[in-house]
Amino acid sequence: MTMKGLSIKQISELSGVSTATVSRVINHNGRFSKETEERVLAVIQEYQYVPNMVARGLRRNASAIVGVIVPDITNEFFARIVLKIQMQLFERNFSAVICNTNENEQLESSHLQFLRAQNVSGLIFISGNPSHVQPSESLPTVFIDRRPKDVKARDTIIIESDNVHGGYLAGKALLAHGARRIATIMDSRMHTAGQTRFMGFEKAMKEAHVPIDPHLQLQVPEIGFRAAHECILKLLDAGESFDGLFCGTDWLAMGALAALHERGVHVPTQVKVVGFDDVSIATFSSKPITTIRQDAEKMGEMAVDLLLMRIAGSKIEHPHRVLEVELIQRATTGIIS
Amino acid sequence: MTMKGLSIKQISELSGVSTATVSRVINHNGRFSKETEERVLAVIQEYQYVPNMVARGLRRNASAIVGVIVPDITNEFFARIVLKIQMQLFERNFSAVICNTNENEQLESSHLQFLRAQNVSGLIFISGNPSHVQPSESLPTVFIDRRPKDVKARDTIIIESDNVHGGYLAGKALLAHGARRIATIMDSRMHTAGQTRFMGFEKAMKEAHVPIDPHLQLQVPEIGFRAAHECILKLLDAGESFDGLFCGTDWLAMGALAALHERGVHVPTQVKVVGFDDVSIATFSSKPITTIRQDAEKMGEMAVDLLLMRIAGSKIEHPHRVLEVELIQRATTGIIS
DNA sequence: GTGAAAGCGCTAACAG
DNA sequence: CTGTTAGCGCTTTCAC
Repeated sequence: MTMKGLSIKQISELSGVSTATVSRVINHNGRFSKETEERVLAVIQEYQYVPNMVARGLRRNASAIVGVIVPDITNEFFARIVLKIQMQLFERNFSAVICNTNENEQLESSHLQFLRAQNVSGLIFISGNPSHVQPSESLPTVFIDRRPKDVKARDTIIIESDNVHGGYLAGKALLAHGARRIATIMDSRMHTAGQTRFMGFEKAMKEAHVPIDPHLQLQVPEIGFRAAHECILKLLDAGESFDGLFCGTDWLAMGALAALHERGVHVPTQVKVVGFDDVSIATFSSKPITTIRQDAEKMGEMAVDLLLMRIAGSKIEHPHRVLEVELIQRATTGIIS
Repeated sequence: MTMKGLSIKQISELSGVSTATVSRVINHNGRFSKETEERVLAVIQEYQYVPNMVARGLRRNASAIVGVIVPDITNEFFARIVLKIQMQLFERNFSAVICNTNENEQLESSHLQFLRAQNVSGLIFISGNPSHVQPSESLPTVFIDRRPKDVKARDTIIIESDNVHGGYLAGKALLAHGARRIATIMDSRMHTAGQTRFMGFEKAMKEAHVPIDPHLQLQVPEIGFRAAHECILKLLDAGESFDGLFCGTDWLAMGALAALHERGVHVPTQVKVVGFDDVSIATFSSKPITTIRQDAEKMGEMAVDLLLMRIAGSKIEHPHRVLEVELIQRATTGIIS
């Protein structure tokens, strides 16, 4: 049933040249006269011929496919990165095979094996575990917001937001709005990202000589809203008091806001809240969330650029890129006091 | 640099048989003795051999890749469908190439051409325009929430939610909570989905002999929140009054809620609101949204099942599947009066 | 400038 | 049961 497209052979016959010449014309490679080129191109145009990428992939031993490993595409922040990656690759005549891992290592290695079998020419890892990826993998790879187990290779491509600075900005903002007893809540799955954000936060506190109460530094193992909601409820019910809260994620902030609301704690008068990511919920929440914006699109774009450079074998100047983050002030911190 | 994996040839030499036999063992195809099988399998195991899918694809003229066309993966509802599709395909040793179209027809056809070149063995279209897809495309295809231009072929696979019933349930719910002057707001990009939802709504109104005021039936051209927000603000400021609102999307509902809030209209006392999709925002909004739940996961699962059946050439009993929807009562409608 | 021919890794006749 | 062989559609020497 599946209508077979024409092959290079038919095109060659139709235009009265050899397949080799057609190939040369298609790939702008080698010599051919202006005339033949035009003739061949005309036939290609007329018959809407599209070269079979599978065959080309086999011959060149390199498909135009890139594997993208992402924990959960349902997460808007990841989806934004993936979307950009996909668009960017498409522009360069590549395609992306997106693989969700659900944070499951086993699933991840199945995916990896699968991608290898598909002969992908590169890999992009988004977030997740500090990655057991074999450095011997030897496939061009870029890591977004994630590090390979040992970054011994000095030319490993890593793209990440300036999480330290993000944490710092969040801390400063909270302080500027008068908060002095500040809680933090991090998703433990954020690994290094979470840790570095906290480091920045710490730095802000130190600079201002504001103590950090260990009881107020929370970790949640689960995704976003529900975990934070529960956790903050518990904290409140335990009688802990605080006037500031830095959340590692906007969804964590949403959960926290709900919990605070339920216990009658007003935001921002009683507690100031800062999130992270600047996902759409941060804008559209009934109480818009002050947050640290990460540039997901830039991350995706840069990932593709660098990966394609590596695939092409070009030298990459700064393989470790750190992207700027930005404080977005909204309702959960209120007006500067 | 890229470490080449072994080929079937090496495996055949290593296990002292011909490549043909190795191939047979791998594919459980044809005859071979128990012993040879074990020997070959052992070698494969030892060397972690993974067959090159590109070569297989070329030979069999069928890759294990399915193309997925989706308007915007950043939309949670679509992301959920895509996620399920991807997982489901992976289990069956297929992979998905996801293509975002941004509702752009030209981009869509580029994608299509690209996918053809990749020799995908099937296509899944999610939502979007009533589709100019060539029926002559002749590639196994399933449509989710979308129809090809002419559904003349009686065996076209279409999967959709029972949008009529969804609209009906929404209308009934609004009525049950005492609403009598009910506005609707649909995303014009939802095309048939939006229209059918409205039809169901109409039916509910007719049954209850409640008139529908044309002034209150709104269409917005843009995505979700912002458009609805603006639109409802305008409606309110024009002095139109209503006590119920059916939104074609949860994000539309969010925008509407924000607008109502800004104008001091209380939900649900003054206006009852019902959304559609049951996306996470509906649960986690500070005012949880009553909505019509669509089963995104089921849609994805079913899409893969049917597509793979079609690819395999099996007969498909009911190619037009309509999935049940469910009313989820939450805060925006309040208690039944 | 162009063609003939080999071969990428795999599968599917066809022999034996 | 197993090996030999041809060929999927394309690119790429190597001749001419």
